[in-house]
Amino acid sequence: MADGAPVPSLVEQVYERILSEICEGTLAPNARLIQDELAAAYEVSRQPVQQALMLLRERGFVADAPKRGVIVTPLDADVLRDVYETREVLDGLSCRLAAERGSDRARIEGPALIARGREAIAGGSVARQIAADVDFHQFIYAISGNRSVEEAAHPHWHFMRRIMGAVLRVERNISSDIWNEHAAILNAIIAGEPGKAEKLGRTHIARASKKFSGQLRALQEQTAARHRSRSLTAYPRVG
Amino acid sequence: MADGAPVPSLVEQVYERILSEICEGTLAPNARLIQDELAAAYEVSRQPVQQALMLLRERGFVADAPKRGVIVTPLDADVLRDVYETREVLDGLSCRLAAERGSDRARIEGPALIARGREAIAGGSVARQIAADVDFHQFIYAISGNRSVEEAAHPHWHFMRRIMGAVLRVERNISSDIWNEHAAILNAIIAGEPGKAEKLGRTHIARASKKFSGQLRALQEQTAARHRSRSLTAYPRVG
DNA sequence: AATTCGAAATTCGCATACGATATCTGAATT
DNA sequence: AATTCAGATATCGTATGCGAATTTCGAATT
Repeated sequence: MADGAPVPSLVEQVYERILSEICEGTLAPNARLIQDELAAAYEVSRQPVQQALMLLRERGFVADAPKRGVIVTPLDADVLRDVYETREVLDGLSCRLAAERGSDRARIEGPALIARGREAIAGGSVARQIAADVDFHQFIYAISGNRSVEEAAHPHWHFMRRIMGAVLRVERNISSDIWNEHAAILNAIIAGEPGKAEKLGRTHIARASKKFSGQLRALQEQTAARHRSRSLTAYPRVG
Repeated sequence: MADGAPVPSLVEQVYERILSEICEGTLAPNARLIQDELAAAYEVSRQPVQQALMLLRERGFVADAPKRGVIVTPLDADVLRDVYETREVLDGLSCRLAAERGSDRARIEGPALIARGREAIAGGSVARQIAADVDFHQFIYAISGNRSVEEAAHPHWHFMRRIMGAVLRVERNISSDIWNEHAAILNAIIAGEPGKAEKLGRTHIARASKKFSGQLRALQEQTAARHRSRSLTAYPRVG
């Protein structure tokens, strides 16, 4: 009776596939996406592709390039700053609420998430490290009991996946400090200390912001230089 | 060359029309929306209607009722609390940023917004009062210079429109305190006092939250009672 | 060699069509 | 009177088709 989504619609499948490719970097920034090509590649009609693209555009992953398809939006350091500013208050709120309302679930389910995060770093898989980080923060949204924060933060996460992916493709490893901070946050939540949890959450994000902003900026200067030297003009097409 | 949107697509037009009807209450909570009927009513094909409904669903204005169309999501007091909690931090942030980066625009464009708000109350038009309130807060998002806050808060605003509409259809007037608080916030922003602006912004939202939560709860008890006495079972259809 | 211009090719948005699945209705049965 | 069951109906998701607008590209011109 209560089937969440036993067979996700083609729209959702296509949406997820395109988004994954964007986050993984398979679809590079500024790459052109053509409905017909995507439809052929995924073996569906243009209809679900068009709808998926509309959702992606809605959330800022692609931008219109009229009569030339849509292009993957480039990662911009200013946008990153904005996103982190917003996440700072949103995650701060979710930590506070979690400490107020979600201590029990935090105690039961939290430690496993921390463990998985540390394993991911040890294992060295970029995808795992990203997934673990996303999962941890998503978990806090969930136990905060406020669907609205989760929704507000949701679009940011895909953006974060893109950023982390881009940086980690060069860095290979998230610093393990991250997981110490996560553990501290979790403890404050379990202890039921809203003020402390909020503060730790906010500083955690602020630190991450500094780290990633710096690395993204460095990364972009590199690639900008490379592009200049190659006199790259046209947009690459999706293969 | 840079045309924003000279001819909004049918999807957007349909989206706006449906959303307006939801916010105005023409489409009541739990009303069934059938693609065919909407298409006929708006004289377009089902295609743009389907896509508009997907966006509305995405943003929580309608919910799936498989094979029975979608229904307008009811306004729920708990959801309202969640939304206000989120808005409190989001609006607090935008006020702070506005004081840091947007004093100039605030000084130039702000007073007119306050004036329009007070006129709206004097004039007594519900729609105007809502629009003025939305405009004021949206203005702060804009001058905060952080697109991300604006995006995060965006879905909330339609929700607010629905709430304010429902309450004002009974109340007739927003309390004029609201606009005194708005004026105080604006002054802090113009004066370039981020801390004060943030604090005023947050308490403003907190107060509004209390006010509207109470009124919504009262309203819902009334209508619940009315419905009980009429033994309303089926969902109303869209006419 | 650079520029202009027009025809061909792209690409999209929207309409229409089809098939699958769930719901509804009403007659037959207990 | 309540229940069961099957056919009719409603509704959606996806595929395909069409027309309009824009870009692209190569040939003619300066």
